[in-house]
Amino acid sequence: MTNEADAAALVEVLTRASARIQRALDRSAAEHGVSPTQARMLSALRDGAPTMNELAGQLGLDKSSASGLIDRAQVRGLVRRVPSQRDRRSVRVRLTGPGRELAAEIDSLVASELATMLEPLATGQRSALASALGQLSAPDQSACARPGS
Amino acid sequence: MTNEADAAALVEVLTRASARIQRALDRSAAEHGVSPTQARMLSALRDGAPTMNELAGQLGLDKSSASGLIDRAQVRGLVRRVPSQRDRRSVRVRLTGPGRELAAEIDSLVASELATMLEPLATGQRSALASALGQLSAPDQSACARPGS
DNA sequence: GTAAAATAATACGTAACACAAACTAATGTC
DNA sequence: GACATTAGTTTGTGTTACGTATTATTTTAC
Repeated sequence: MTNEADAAALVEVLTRASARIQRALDRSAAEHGVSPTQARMLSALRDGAPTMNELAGQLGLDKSSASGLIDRAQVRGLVRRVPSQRDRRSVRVRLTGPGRELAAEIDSLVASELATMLEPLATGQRSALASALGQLSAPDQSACARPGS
Repeated sequence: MTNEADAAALVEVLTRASARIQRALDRSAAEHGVSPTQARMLSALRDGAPTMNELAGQLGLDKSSASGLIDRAQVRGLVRRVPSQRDRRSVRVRLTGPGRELAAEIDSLVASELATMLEPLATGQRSALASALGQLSAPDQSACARPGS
């Protein structure tokens, strides 16, 4: 009977929690002087050196957007464009030393912010949360086509 | 046990879920031809006719950002600026008929997208999820009231 | 082997959004 | 009435995002 109300409440709490997490991410990025998108990009680059195309796909951006994004990061010395020998049209984006360091710092700050947020939860609730969220179905399984190349 | 690993996994799953929810919100907004911020604003206006200042606070925006936001929405006929008689400096922002309709549609689409996302969860898991997320503490209930500059 | 199509990345133009600072107008206070 | 305060807008800068066009390099077709 309360199904309706429960569903609405769940939507409410989900969007609210999502917004809170998003704010934590934004804050962590801002704390280190980069934009949210920059932070997302840095984090994505931590494991791999994708091409512009792959990076854009990974971040859900247009190629032109990614281009500008990398431009700005490069000016700051956070990333490097490494021309690919296999395909001379192609460029691989890599974190520089400072870039890698910054990425690690931001990720760690995010983790600590979220940890603070999770403090009021009991251990059982945490695992229930993890289990529930982990089960949320993947909408775009094909999207993350392993670059392989 | 494996507290460390569990914590890391939880951070991971939280950020991922948050991103998914955010994408659902963005998609729902885009589907109806408005930006995510516009959608958030429309939804916020569904219950009340706040002043610009209040609205800005509610959305976590600067006054100037809210001003432009409302400008654009007004051009589209989604909201109206109603001058306050009590305080002639003040303006109340109200949804128009079409604006209210659009807000309802977007909210309903969001609900349905999230419902789809939650489908794989058992009833018990849903309530556990709601309970856990609901407990995440609200950091900004009264914390940062007015930037005020 | 060369011409045509496809691909990777960039350049350019446009627009939404966000912020800060300066400005206007109306309230309040003394 | 002078003066600070408040509400909102305006102006300027920067980031991000998109679409389109362009350039350079494959890849394919003939």
